Amino acid sequence: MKISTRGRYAVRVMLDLAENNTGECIKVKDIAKRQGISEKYLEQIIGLLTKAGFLTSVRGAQGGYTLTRDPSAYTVGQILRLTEGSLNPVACMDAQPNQCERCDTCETLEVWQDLANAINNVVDHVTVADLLEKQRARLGNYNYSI
Amino acid sequence: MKISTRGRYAVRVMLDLAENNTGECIKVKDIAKRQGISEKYLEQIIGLLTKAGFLTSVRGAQGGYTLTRDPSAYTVGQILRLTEGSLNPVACMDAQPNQCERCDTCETLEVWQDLANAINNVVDHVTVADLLEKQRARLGNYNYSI
DNA sequence: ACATTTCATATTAACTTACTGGGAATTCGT
DNA sequence: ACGAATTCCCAGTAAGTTAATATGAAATGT
Repeated sequence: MKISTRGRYAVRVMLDLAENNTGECIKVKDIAKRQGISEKYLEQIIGLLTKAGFLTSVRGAQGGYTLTRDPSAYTVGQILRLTEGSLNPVACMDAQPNQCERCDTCETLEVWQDLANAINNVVDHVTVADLLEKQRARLGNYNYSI
Repeated sequence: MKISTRGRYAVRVMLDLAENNTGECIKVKDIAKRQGISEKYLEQIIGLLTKAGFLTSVRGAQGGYTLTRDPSAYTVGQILRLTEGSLNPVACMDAQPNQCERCDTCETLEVWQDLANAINNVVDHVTVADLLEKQRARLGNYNYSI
């Protein structure tokens, strides 16, 4: 019941790109440096995010990545499901309808469903923009000028 | 983010013992048969439950296991934490205080804390007695006589 | 004594995780 | 046209986990 580094790093990548967005491409090398994550491992994770359309890539020198959409358009749930796979706590819930031969009489399925709902309810209601906002609030970077 | 068979089987064992409680010892062999789980694997899981004091064992012929306490005294959370380890979605939350060097500025920690709370809130509020009750309700085994 | 049952430990095959490495393809600047 | 920078792609790998299986010792009722 742990989220792997792949999923955690993916969320941090998305937040890093949102935070450091200047309209220009951001290189893996820079993200890796800021986040303290190996470049090569990040490449793979960013590859997933790019393939899914979360990121837009530019190849070649001066290339890099940008968020495809606004930070508010990405939930933590979307990022985790992409990188971790389904967030259901038991595998039998992944197929629909449930193929488990015991599912009709399974006494514990309801607990797992409640658990899945609770998990989804958290991760699907936090966006990258929410994380960014909290980050900036803590850093006191808000611009309160009128 | 999956619960392993060890955790799921442990919950089923506890429910099986509650359901088939006659005051006498219940053998691994019988639980294994009812639940469709390998005896040898169950032995290990039951060993954990026994060592933790959840079950009381009687050795030798006609030996077996019984729940140490009333089914209402065991939550699913207790059973899962014993068999799965901590239910925290990220490892850095397992040590207190958090030892992660980034934890003071970690933008994502709050999400994981919310997630942990949501998970705990579900599993700590469902007891073996709750599962048993639902089981009996479905089977129509309630005794409504006055 | 014997059958039954728990208890303890070792082994194993398959899978997953968290990387590392090599190199091809693409693009910018000069 | 060339070289440096960068993404893209795929292969390999060491360590750990999962889900068992195997073997046999210890305890106990009959």
